[in-house]
Amino acid sequence: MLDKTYDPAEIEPRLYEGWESSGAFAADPASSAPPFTIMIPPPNVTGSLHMGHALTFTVQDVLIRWRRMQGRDALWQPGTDHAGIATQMVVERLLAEQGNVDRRAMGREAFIERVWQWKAESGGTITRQLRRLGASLDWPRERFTMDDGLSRAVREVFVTLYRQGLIYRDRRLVNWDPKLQTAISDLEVENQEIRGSLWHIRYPIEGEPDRFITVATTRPETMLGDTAVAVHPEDARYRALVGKFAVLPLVGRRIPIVADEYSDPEKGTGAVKITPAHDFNDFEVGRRHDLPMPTILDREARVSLAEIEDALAMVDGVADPTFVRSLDGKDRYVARRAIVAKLEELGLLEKTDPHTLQVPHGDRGGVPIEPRLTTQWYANAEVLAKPAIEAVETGRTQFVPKQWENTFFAWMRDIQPWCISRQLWWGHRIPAWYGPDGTVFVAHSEDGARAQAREKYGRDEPLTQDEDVLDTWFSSGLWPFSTLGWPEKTPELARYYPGDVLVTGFDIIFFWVARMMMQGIHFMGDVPFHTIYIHGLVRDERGQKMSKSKGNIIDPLELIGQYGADALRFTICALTGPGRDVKLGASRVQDHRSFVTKLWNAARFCEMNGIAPDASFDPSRASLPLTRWILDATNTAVAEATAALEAYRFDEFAGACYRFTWNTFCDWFLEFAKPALAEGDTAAAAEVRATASHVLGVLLRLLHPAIPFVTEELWDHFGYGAPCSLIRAAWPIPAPVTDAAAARVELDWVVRLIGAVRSVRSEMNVPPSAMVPILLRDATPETLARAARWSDTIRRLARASEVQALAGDMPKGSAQAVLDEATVVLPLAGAIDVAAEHARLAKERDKALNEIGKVVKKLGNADFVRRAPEEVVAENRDRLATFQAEVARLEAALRWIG
RNA sequence: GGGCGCGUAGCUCAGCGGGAGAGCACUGCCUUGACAUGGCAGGGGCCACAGGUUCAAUCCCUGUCGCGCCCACCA
Repeated sequence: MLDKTYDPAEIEPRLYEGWESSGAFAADPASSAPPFTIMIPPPNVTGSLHMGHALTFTVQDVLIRWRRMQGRDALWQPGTDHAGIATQMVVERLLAEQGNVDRRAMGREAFIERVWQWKAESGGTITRQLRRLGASLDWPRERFTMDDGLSRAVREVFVTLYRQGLIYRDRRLVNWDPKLQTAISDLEVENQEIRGSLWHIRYPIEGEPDRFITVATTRPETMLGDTAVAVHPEDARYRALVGKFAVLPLVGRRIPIVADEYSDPEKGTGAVKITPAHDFNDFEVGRRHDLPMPTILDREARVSLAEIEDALAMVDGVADPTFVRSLDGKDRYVARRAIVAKLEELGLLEKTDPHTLQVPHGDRGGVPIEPRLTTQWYANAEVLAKPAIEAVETGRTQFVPKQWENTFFAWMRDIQPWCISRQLWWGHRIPAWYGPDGTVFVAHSEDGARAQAREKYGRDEPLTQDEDVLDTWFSSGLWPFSTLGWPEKTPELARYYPGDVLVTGFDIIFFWVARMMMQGIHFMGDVPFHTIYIHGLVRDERGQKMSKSKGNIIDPLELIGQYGADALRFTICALTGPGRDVKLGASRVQDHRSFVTKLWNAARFCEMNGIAPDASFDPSRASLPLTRWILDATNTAVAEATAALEAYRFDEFAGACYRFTWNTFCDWFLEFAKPALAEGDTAAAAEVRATASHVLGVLLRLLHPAIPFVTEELWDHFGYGAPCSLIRAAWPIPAPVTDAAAARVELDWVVRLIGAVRSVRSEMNVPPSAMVPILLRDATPETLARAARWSDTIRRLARASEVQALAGDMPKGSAQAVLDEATVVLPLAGAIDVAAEHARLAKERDKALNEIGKVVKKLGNADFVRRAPEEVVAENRDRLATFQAEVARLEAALRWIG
């Protein structure tokens, strides 16, 4: 016997173990079934499961379980990402906490060794947690972006792109994170609004005492690196100054006043200081005017004078070399305060206005980034992006929902060179070696590089490998094929690439999706997946983004512990509509847990009534209206649920299953079935029993992708198949039902009759204990026959003493309800409140009259009758007739009651 | 500055050209042998606002307001 309550804590881990150990998650490259592939977005190896993971992995698991049940050879490829910066930070923090020396003191090799050790000890957290969620990943295929095979793929890609001229070195400004001391990509920069100041600084004009050009800046400290002042060529205020020189205060550098369209007369003073090595725009201006580009901040954003030494006191007057030298080694903000104070002292600070500005911050380190002039490795993203754009334009890869295409296009069409080198230790070391003269040798291995060097130099020369590692996204961009063994030609690669669906959040469309598209097409000659399903973000119950600082983080594992994984998964499905964020709190999960409970109890009821799987049952041979009706409704539910999954409508999938299970199967079918089930051994009882069993089996299969645990437990318990076999059971398909339409009409009438009677009773405050006769007035013989057929059921569910035609006069004190052609009369033996009954009937009548008014108006409109489609007009005529008949009967009822 | 999304019942949302829906919450009744994590019944909505298209608009178009997000180098 099933326990009275469902206990997920006991059942879930046991079933997961059963599935996993029996190989139920395994793809089969030798299979003849068509493959269905989802590549997991590899979570950071440092990660632990958060609600965002729970959402994305539930969606993926629903899809993979569904397709697996449909007979596809399903591969859900597992793995984790080495996550360069994040992991390095985690281990560095750990070293600090344990009082160890920092990584620089440790040395590169020892540090990396330590990270691997950390991974071995703690890197499995997320994969354990995925199991708790029920994720049916093909675990033996688990990969790591830094394992040998994937590292080989990375080198292969790097070398190939380099040889194709699509990877190159360049010296230009990058976003430099002074905390992490590495370059980061544009995407890793987050602008934060800061309330700062706009300082107006006077730059004296050379040789013209007491004449100044005033520049406005939000970053006065960078003036140390100024090498020009730019004004707009059309700006009349400054035209006379173009070609002259200003003297950079404090430093004493002689800097030209140049005309450049970049300068905006509307902004600031119209004259802008140009610091080519510390501002992206200024860099361009510097290039156009061939300006010096001295760097004045070091790797940690401290003032560094090395590159402006020669300019110090180039011109006398406002120079103060002593002061400037005192800034050497000072933090950028310390230097800022000192410089502002000094300028004020010198009378060169014209004014200071409050000013809000966007300050770029590194998304990992969290400190303001600095543009920094360095040599880095770049990938020519523009070339790689073109075929990826085309693939989406032509629909070879489609976004769901479609609107995300716009986001993708906007970024891809204006893509910038991708800086792929990082000044970190943890990651794929760039396979480039330098000779003594600085020549670069790019090769798969040091031996390869050495061979190249030998060829060039004619002898062995010492080579040093590039110190940098690759951007993490460089390797995760290869994920759809590197995990399948590329560059080897494996059976897996041939079979599972391209994959089917990528499921992810919009926040990594640029980071990851775009890169997989670019690299997948370039190296595999085909898109990595045909569909990109983009889901929303998980927010808290009030719609706030979850964050540590707000303290509104919800832990999915806690929810699983409390309500079970099924409850969480079903909640996620029900709330995941297209293009919507998911607002989720414990109470939502609690609500949906009751669905799991309901299913459990329905199954318990079935068990108590001897319902057991019957393989010989053939739905097409069902003979009773009741069984035909529920089988027909089951078909509808199957069709709805399947269509919803095909359309990635997880909310509709959950809704269709929910409504069918609760409102149709439990509320009506099982209630209708009770007498037959109690009956024992008649043929009818046997058919009802077999049908109930069949429908329950369909339900379990239908619900399995969303709530795999409870469904598998019930499946196994009833013996629909071998233990842990539901996961591989066939997805239901609609099966023909004889005379379904007639059964629908019949049962629909019964349902409506019971509903009408219940409604009247409730409104008339008839106690449930009172058994009231149901009398049908003006009913056709057909209706009366139907009433007789369902008499037992109606009496039980409407708490009636009898159901029959009204013979003779209507008893005094009757309540009435209109049902199709008949009027349902409930003789309440004077127990009814006449005024209340009158009011109730009048309300019903007014509702109908209101509808009549609307329809009459519509039909009275000649244009409507002429121009609307015929069936719409006909439908409205039908409705009019129906409402009119209803009003007539309600009027009669009202007359009778007085 | 550009772009996207959203404003429908108290809350969370579905519907998106012809009858305003669900879940939760709320109210009343019910411990009826699956389930009180339940059953039955009920109340509750100028579908943000203003124009337009249409025989017909919650739904399509335009604009306004409000909320959220993304992108952008602005001094």
